[in-house]
Amino acid sequence: MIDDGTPKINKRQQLLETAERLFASEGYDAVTIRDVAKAADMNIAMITYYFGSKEKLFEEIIRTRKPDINEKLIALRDMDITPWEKITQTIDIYIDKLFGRKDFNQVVMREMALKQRPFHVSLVLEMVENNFKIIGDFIREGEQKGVFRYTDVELTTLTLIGSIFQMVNNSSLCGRMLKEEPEAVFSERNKQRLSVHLKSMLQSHLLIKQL
Amino acid sequence: MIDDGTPKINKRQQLLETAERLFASEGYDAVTIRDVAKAADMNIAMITYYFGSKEKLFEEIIRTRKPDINEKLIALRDMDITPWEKITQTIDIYIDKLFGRKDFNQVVMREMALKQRPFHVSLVLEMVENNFKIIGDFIREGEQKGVFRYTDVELTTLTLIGSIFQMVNNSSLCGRMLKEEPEAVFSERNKQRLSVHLKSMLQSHLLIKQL
DNA sequence: AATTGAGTTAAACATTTGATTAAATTAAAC
DNA sequence: GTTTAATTTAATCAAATGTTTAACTCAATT
Repeated sequence: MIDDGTPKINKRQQLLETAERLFASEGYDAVTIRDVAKAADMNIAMITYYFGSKEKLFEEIIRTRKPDINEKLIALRDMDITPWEKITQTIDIYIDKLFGRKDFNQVVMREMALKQRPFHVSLVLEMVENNFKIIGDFIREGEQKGVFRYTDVELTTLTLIGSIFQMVNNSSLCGRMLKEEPEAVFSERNKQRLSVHLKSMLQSHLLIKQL
Repeated sequence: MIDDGTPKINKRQQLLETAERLFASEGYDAVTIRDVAKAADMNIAMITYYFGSKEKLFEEIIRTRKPDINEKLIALRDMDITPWEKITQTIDIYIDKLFGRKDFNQVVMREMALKQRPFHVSLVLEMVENNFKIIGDFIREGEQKGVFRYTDVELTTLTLIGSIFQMVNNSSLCGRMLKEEPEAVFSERNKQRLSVHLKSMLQSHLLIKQL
């Protein structure tokens, strides 16, 4: 047996990772199972063998890679901290989760934008919608406690998440804007920079100045 | 000759519009030229006849539909108005152009996010990047004139445009957030609502209060 | 009336695609 | 060591896809 450095422990896992990466960079429809197999240095039939079909491979990627933002937000909701602290932590949770699984999120965001979505993508869409509702509740809590200005809650949420989505999803455009290599967009430095920016902006937008 | 209400003046134009709509809702790769031909009630060969290929049809959509945001921004740059007025007008220009050509922009945004882009998509990407630079200059002008706070210029631009992109690109998610039908997302009322929100948020973020 | 040429059609072509098969190889169990 | 099951391979299949072809229509021109 030839040991070429890449232990063959888990060909299934290799396929998942390769497919995720290719789907992210070229789009689900543009990637053939032959592309995936070739990039993973395996036979095409391995995909059918492990997953059944291309579609089920995609489904498996979503099932296993879906970030657990929802649980984090629910935990946050029940914590005894100020509404503003909930917002800042929400920002960090989103940045961390979306940057941490950037390939996956690029794939899902692209598929979410399509009209007729496969069932499993609809599930993610529902989760995202649910998360947005929770964030909206954070803002409303601040309004009711008299520490937040009254704003357009839904659109404030949209702006908050949309900025992060945009940076993850269109990294080549952002890379050019930030004068960095496309891959450097996802550096710790830029995660920090985005976090600081969003907190600063939402602070001016939401927080009522203490006189 | 049968006059069925749809004058056959311009089958070429019909193909362009049908293709744009289908590409927007299902994605370029997922749409076959048979789909386009069928939806436009024509023969497949008409696509080759008028455009040469599926790729060139796509190219033609971009060439003819590309919104002229760039010219508007350059005109704005040379106007004798305050930096804040430039920002508010920029917001309205973007909302108007992106909402006005939503199908087109959904297509282009999706293709822009891919790694290896066809040449004509790269051109759009460059135009977008150039527009972002101009908006950044508006903000810097405000900083230098002492009317804007010092902020993260690039990320402020990203947030501004990212919010609009997000609303156009993920209209089904936004529709559910705003409790409207997906198509109603693009109503005049919501354009207005987004405009008000962005101006309000950027005002708190950028403008130094007059004492 | 005959000719021309753009517009249009149905049929076919060569590839590509997702999926399958049956054999071969490897690993595990006994 | 033999048997058994899991993994991997090469070859093949039917359907789908972008493109081409050759014939046909029909209005405008001569």
